Amino acid sequence: MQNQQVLTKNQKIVLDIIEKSSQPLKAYSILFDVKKKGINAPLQVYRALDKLVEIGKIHKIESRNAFIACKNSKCQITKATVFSICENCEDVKEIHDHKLSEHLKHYKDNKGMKYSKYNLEFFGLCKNCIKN
Amino acid sequence: MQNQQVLTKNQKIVLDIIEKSSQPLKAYSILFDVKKKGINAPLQVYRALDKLVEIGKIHKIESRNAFIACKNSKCQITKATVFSICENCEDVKEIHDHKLSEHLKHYKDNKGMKYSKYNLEFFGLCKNCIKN
DNA sequence: TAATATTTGTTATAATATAACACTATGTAA
DNA sequence: TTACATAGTGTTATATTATAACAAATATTA
Repeated sequence: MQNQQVLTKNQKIVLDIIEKSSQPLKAYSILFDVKKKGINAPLQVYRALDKLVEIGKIHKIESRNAFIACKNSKCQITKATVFSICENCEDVKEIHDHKLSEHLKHYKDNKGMKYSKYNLEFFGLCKNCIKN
Repeated sequence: MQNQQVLTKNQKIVLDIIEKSSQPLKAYSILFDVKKKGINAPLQVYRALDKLVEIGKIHKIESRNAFIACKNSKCQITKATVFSICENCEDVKEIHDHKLSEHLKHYKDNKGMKYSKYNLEFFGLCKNCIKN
């Protein structure tokens, strides 16, 4: 299975930081955090991020230029991601909704295009931020 | 209606460039194009882009950091966008699919979040690129 | 062991985006 | 008409996000 492949040192360091965070992290904030572990340059971080995205261990939140760990241990859902984003507190959660996924997975347009993946981002206010 | 408001000079210049392009344009490529019209600085472009996005005249393709005109003249669909993106030729099209929109518009999670908008990007190969 | 591919470390730089500030235009209300 | 508020402008400087290029090290495979 693709995402069980062995990670290199830098990839492990970067993944570790992201997995410990409940919220998406930005590349340069990751860089700051891993400097004490011997990673000195942006490119070292970006290379690890690229690989981790590729194998589905993390996802990029495109609208935020940030990266979040994929909690779904058994999956390769690099290719089909859905997120909810609170525009007030910036809380981000990955959504796993079977019905929604099925709907999107089977979506066909009338242009003859062949889709291999999608990314959906919902924006709004989370429960907490509605109250306040 | 929000997007019938009068545009300023810079907003018109920027919108004009984007509307003339069938494909998404990047901010600095727009800047290059509008220099002959007296717009000299990135910020002038970004401010116009922000406003045009806000009133729904254009949309941002988040995964590409690029901007495309909204063809749907009567709409305010700033809040609900769906795109198809060919990963080979980078052709981008806005998708208007009633069934899909309805499905997404009414999507509710179980976290009590209140959604006000969404952005969905499909990736794959267009008809042309499949052939080649 | 050689050949190949992948990852690393490094420096430099490209590409994308915003802060801050003084000024100008436009609309609205007294 | 003046005063005020609001939005937009022009400008310089700078912040943030991301990649190019190259040499060295490591792992894989034949």
